[in-house]
Amino acid sequence: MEDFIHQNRVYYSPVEFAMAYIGGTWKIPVILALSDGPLRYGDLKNAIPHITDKMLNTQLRDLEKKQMVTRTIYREKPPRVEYALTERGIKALPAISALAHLGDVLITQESASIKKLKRED
Amino acid sequence: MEDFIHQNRVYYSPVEFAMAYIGGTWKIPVILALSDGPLRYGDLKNAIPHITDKMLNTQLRDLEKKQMVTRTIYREKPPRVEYALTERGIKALPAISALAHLGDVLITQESASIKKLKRED
DNA sequence: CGGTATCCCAGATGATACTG
DNA sequence: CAGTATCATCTGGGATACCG
Repeated sequence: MEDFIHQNRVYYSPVEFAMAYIGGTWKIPVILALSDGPLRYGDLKNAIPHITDKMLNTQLRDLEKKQMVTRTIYREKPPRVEYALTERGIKALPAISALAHLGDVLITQESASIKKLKRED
Repeated sequence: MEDFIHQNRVYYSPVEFAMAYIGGTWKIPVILALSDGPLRYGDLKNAIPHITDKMLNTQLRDLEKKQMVTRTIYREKPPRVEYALTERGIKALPAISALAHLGDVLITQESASIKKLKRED
């Protein structure tokens, strides 16, 4: 495996490169929330528990730059802003599913030491 | 999706839980290096470019605690320490492959703005 | 050979408040 | 409704040195 540089950052492997696109606490929840179709900012925020405006904005801008998500403004009254997955974003879904499956397996194996929480919405 | 707690940490999704097992810069390179069979510390270090002793140690201890990797001491002359994937570690390989595939796709798409590096070993 | 122990920083994330 | 701005904090990982 060769090292490579993209936008001033060094990567050591394809996995590391993939993680730049879907890594971090919030990118995957955002992508999953959009996997059933476009959503408005407010709906997105409601769909993702715990996320703050700052993190939602940061991640949406970042996902736009990475061409995983599009932002479309509809000039209505009141105006509407919709976010949707790009084809590239859709291509990330299988990897995310594989991670979710692994997570489920691990959760099952560790179930004895996991405590479930009621969410306070 | 319900929140849950494991070893004093809150998780919001199975994906996040999976990332606790294979996330970070070095866990995946370590797991991949062991995917063809057990290796000694020194071989592992040679197999993973750029990794420092500190990070290799930290990650190996962590992977042991998470039961992804076993550490076996052979009392020979000189003594030998071997690391190997557990069954749980092997179960992580498909998710890692999916990420590697996604990374390859993204690298191809971005190839115009990627500069390959010769590695200075 | 196969590790440990400190110290430290940058960047990711959180809290809180404000805006057109 | 759809964001921005500011400040505080937390943590992964690097540098460096030492140990049985």
